[in-house]
Amino acid sequence: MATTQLASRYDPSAIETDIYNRWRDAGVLTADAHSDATPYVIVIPPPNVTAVLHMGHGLNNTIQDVLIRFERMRGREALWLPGTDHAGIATQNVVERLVADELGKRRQDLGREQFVERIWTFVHETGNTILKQLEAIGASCDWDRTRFTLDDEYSRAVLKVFVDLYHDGLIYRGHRVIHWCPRCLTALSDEEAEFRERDDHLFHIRYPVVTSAGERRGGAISPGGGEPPNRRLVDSIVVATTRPETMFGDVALVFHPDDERYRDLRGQTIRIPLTDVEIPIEVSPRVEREFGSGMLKVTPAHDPNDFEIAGELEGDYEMPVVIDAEGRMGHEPRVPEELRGLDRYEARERAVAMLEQEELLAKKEPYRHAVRHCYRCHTVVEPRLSDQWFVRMKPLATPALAAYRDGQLTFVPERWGAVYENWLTEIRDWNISRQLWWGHRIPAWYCDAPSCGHITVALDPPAACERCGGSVRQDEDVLDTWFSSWLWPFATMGWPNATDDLAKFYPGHTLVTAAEIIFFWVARMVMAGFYFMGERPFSTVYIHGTVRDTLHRKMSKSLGNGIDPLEVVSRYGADALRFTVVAGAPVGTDVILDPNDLETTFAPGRNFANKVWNVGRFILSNLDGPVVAPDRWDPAHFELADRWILSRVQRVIVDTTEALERFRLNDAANAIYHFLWDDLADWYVEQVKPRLYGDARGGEVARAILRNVFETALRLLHPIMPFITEELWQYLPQAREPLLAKAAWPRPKAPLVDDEAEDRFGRVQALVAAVRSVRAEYNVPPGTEIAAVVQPSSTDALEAFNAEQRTIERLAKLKHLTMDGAGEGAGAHQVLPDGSAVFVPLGNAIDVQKECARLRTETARLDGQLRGVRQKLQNEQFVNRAPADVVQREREKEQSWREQRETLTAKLHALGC
RNA sequence: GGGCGAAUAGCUCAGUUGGUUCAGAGCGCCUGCCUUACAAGCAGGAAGUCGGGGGUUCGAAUCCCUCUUCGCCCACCA
Repeated sequence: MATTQLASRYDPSAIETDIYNRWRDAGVLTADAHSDATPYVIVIPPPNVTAVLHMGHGLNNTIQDVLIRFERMRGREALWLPGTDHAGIATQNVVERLVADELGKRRQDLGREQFVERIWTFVHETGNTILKQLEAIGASCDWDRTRFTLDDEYSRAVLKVFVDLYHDGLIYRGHRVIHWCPRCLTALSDEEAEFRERDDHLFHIRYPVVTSAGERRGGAISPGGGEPPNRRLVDSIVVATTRPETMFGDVALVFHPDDERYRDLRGQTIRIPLTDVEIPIEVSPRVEREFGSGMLKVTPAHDPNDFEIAGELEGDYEMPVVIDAEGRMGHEPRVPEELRGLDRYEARERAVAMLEQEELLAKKEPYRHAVRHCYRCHTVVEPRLSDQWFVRMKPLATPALAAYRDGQLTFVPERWGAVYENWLTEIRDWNISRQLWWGHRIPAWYCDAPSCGHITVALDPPAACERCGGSVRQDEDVLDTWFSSWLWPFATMGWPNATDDLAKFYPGHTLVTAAEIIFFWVARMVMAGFYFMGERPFSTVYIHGTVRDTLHRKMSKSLGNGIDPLEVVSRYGADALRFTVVAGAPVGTDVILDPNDLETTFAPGRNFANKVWNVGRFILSNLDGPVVAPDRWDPAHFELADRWILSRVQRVIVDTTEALERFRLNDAANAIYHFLWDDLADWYVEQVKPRLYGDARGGEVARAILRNVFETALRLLHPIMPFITEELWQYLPQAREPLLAKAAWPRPKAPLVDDEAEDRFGRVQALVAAVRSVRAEYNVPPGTEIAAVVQPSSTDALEAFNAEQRTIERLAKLKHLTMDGAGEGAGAHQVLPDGSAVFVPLGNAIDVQKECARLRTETARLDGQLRGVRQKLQNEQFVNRAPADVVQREREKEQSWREQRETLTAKLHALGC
């Protein structure tokens, strides 16, 4: 193929789709369960089936793809297993809105069957959107193995897990206060009910005191404590609450058993304000004496804590539910008529107004506190007494904890391990039933016979009650979405069948995700992995940061601060996107991107791609002549620059490999970036040009090295920028592997590491930079060739300058570089880091004052450095205690700076400063 | 209430085991260049008392304490 035809600007959109299809058609993406290669497995965190690609996915999946491509090139049987999650509440909400918009109907109007049918249509139409979008960023997933948590086979696994856990005694049906979303009309787990700060009020309400005979009780109620709330009124007790509307569900007031203020009140009766309901005063150690008046109202049906307290009180208490499923006041006789049917917040206002009127409101103060909200719709959760299914978590947590503690499971960065450990240690039972229609329906059947009441739990619907033979009806509820996600690492591979995939690809290796779902998903996968597979599902959990805007706010649809990855791909290319997020995502930190300035954010990545493109174009178009294979290279023909670049290559191979192994993707990106741009493009390619255009043998060597170095660079860059590297690979003559995606990862060749060459070429670079600096300072036009005289500080320096004299002259645009002594006449002076001195004769153009000033500045800087290093060397403590090599290095510095200082002094004299 | 993280150039951030080759990169800014791979480029340059204070050490951006400011997670004071 003719590289000369390649455009000078890299156009990603012209090639990306083709390249991707080529990978797919060549089977690059498909893992082989029967290969001999060691497996490497990542299971994707399955995006919600309704999701559209956002930057968080962009980051998450780019990281996974970099790791997968890296290990694939290293020869492992790499499987990246993709798929989607049915996302119960989220998806149901989306389609509910859709139905409302389309038909103006609620899901209840359609009925369960029809509504679920509608969701399936939606899923079939748009469910693979996000997976298709992942292709655009180059994700090399094994699409043949795409899974969905509601696939038949997968669903079967979910139900089996429920049945097994039930029969193992780890799933039970419980009656307790759970988190309820009055908007989604379902129960939520603790994790799904997230705390958010809210500005509310704390209401101090007077509960009228009633004697046991129904008479008012007189006299002081508290001998001491100096607490004002209850002192003034002897006929009422003040209670602080944020939720006055729940008082109709109160069953008692309680105070702390040691609270002297109320000691005499125990056993007395008070009346719920605005009602005739009388309730007792009791004690509970759970009461915080310092809070409010120290008297707590107990509302067992609408507060989990109160539920516990009521359970601990002597005697049986009813637990009246006064707020219905939709968050409205109930119609119980306990609820005042004027409040019945009102929304809980309206009811709160009305109740408070009524209390005021009755002079039963002692105080109302602003109050900021954390309240649980539905994680899907952000409605304030209503604690609610109901029957739900729970998983007993403690036994499952034990091996998951052990795995972390004995190092079988590690976190990157490590600190997240503590979060994981803490959660597992404090773990509580998991409410897994959801009052939704979209999801895995719970495989439990209730006997219709009231006298029997048996529950049959089975994988397949029973014909009749297994105890009494009577008719049964299935539980209406479905399972929490996460109850299917936690099986992802093995249910995707065909569990419970003993499949080849399970044999080959379980357990997996790396899990890449954000910290937010450590509890929801990561910890639970580990538990399920141990319980059902007997092994951890992965060995490393790599936790990456969150994508935020420049104000450090999380990118979100509602804030409108998101970035559309597809727009970035079309404007800057997938590789630019990938490079930007990888280079900007050091381990453990958030990724800050500017949604208002895509240019600033992504241009550097695009520019780098363009650089790769152009250096590639140049190199490829110069490979026409004969090329010597590496195994026939004769080092005798190498120039200094050749040895230098080959040594640099070995280092960048080591650096990149180590960085990727340690999940330091940003280090890998930077290492290869600087190698390609600085070492290869700016120096080696420039150095090599005369040989390419000139002498035959030199050209042959140069071409061989150029080809080899560039080929290695493409391999190293491929995991991060797969498209452009694959495209350029296609033009590489005689590539051993037809596709870079399946090519081998480079191994460093130790004999090519050449410290001397690196040292010497470094001196050459410094000399060129010094002359360039002089040119710039004196505005010498590029066309004007000047001469320079260098005074090498050592034989090493002399040999280096001699070896690359032609390079120095070319790159510094020198007519001639003289190698000996000091120059004559007026000119500019520079001293190199190694002590070598350069003189550039500039005749009249020179400004002696300026030169003197510059040399004095230099001298002063060196004096400062010398002072520091000498102080150190004179310090016995330092010389004695610091490691020998550190001291040695300081001595070398001192010598080098002293030499530079001497050279400068001589210059100053020569100029007559 | 408990825990964690961050603060380095105008901006976004590197800086792993303390050692003036670690005070850096990219962007932005200033100067000069359309030098036949690349103006999405080349060359040169200015710019930071490493959040404040204290300590450990021969030596601190790096370790310890403390304060300030942001951010996150967990949490049954209603």
